[in-house]
Amino acid sequence: MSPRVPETPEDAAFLAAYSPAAFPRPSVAVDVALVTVHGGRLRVLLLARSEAPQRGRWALPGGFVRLDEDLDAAARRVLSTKAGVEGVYLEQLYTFGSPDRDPRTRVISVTYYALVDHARFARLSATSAHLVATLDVPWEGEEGGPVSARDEHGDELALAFDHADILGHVVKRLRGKLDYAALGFQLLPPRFTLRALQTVHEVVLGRPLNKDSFRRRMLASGRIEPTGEQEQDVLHRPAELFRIARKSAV
Amino acid sequence: MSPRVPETPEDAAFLAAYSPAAFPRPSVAVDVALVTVHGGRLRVLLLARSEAPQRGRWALPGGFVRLDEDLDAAARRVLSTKAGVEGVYLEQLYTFGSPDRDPRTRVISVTYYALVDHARFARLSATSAHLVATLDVPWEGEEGGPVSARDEHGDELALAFDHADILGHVVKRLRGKLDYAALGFQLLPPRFTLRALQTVHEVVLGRPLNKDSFRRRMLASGRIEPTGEQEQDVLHRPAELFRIARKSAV
DNA sequence: AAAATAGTGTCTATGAGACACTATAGT
DNA sequence: ACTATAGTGTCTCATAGACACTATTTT
Repeated sequence: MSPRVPETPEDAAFLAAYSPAAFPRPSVAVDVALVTVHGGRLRVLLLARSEAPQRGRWALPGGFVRLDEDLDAAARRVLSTKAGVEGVYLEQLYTFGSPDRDPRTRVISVTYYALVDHARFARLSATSAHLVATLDVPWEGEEGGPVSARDEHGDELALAFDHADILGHVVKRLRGKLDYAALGFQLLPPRFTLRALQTVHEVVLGRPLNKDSFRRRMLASGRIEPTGEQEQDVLHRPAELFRIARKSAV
Repeated sequence: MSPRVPETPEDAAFLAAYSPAAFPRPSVAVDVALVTVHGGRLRVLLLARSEAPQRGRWALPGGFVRLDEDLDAAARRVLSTKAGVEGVYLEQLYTFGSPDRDPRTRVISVTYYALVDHARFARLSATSAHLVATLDVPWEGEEGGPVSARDEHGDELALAFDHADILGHVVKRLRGKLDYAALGFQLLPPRFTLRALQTVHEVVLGRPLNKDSFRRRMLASGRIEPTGEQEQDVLHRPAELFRIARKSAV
């Protein structure tokens, strides 16, 4: 990004006299959808709200942005403190600011999505305040719209605020970017088979893909490279393990 | 979007006791890039800052979001009051929130881009505080990065704050969405020739396109339809005029 | 040997690019 | 008639999908 523009003497004088309390201000929060793929379904981490408003409803991990904190940093702080994950793929999604989206006061939410291998969720599942919900997408392609979240019994969960809309945007963005960005691998462990990668793509896109064409596209993309190793403990011929290419080929 | 979630009695009690001044809050602004294509170049409306900080530098039209105002509404208000345009294509782009991006105080900017036919700029050009700058994109494809703005003599303009970054994001988004969204027409008058549409695409993408393939793709897309009319006052065979399709074909 | 999935070779359908040609306006 | 651009028909090439086949592991 651009360096901070140097202040002029006039700016310095202006700033000395400036009072930041002159205008009413909204609250600004970040909300993060921590997404993975497991068991042929899209999954997202939800937290039960322990305080009013909307106590008991399920919400994305979120928090208010601190005054001296970058937006991305706020999202990573939320991921670290509320979901216990660090160093994951993270991208800004959209900013939601309808005046009545939060009953407390005006809260503008800068939303993010983060992608992880399902194994990262394992340590969380013990807590009752956490839930790894299944996403149910009621539309095809990149049509968009709210999505619903279900628990392990298939019962629909009551989501807080506009979080069903936010999750709809997450799925739409994932479907749109999957084919021309390095997203799919982020949902898998460091070493993965082509079949596993194809399953991830199929779950995200919500439709089956052609095996031959998928293999060709992935190998030709230069985004992954073979490791020479093979998967272990499978009931059939083991597939070769791939990893993210160190340097993306041109 | 989702309807507002009904308040529970507990929520009502919580809200009666809630003090919105408990946490320090950043300022939230919208900045809008009003973009068109003219003379084979991308153009954007800039305003000279009349007040400190950074007085005299060129900035995107912007303003602070009011407490009861939706983000999109704030962007439309800025377009109306500072650029004199209404009813144009408008889309949220990205939210910039680096803590030091504005020297006054913490200002988080939700940025938008708007697309217009160049004729909409005609009435503005008289004012010295307005300037329709030419964008100079120093990268290819969707690589991204800041872009520079130049005046009619080709001299580079000093942009305020991080607006060179914002404009870079605008160009990147336009290039990414042009092929599978109804964007190109928004930069043209209501009736346009296929050649004019191709020129718009070429200017946005920064590279020449194949004429035959472009015609086929556009006609097959179902996004435009022929009017039966022809262009007037040209020195050669007149081309047919097209318009945006009333109902997008499946 | 049987079962199951990995991985390869080849044919076909589709769409983009290239190119040649015809059509129609103004001068 | 000449010039310039609009618009069409056809060939080629690249890529996705379909399908058949071979390969390699466990039981």
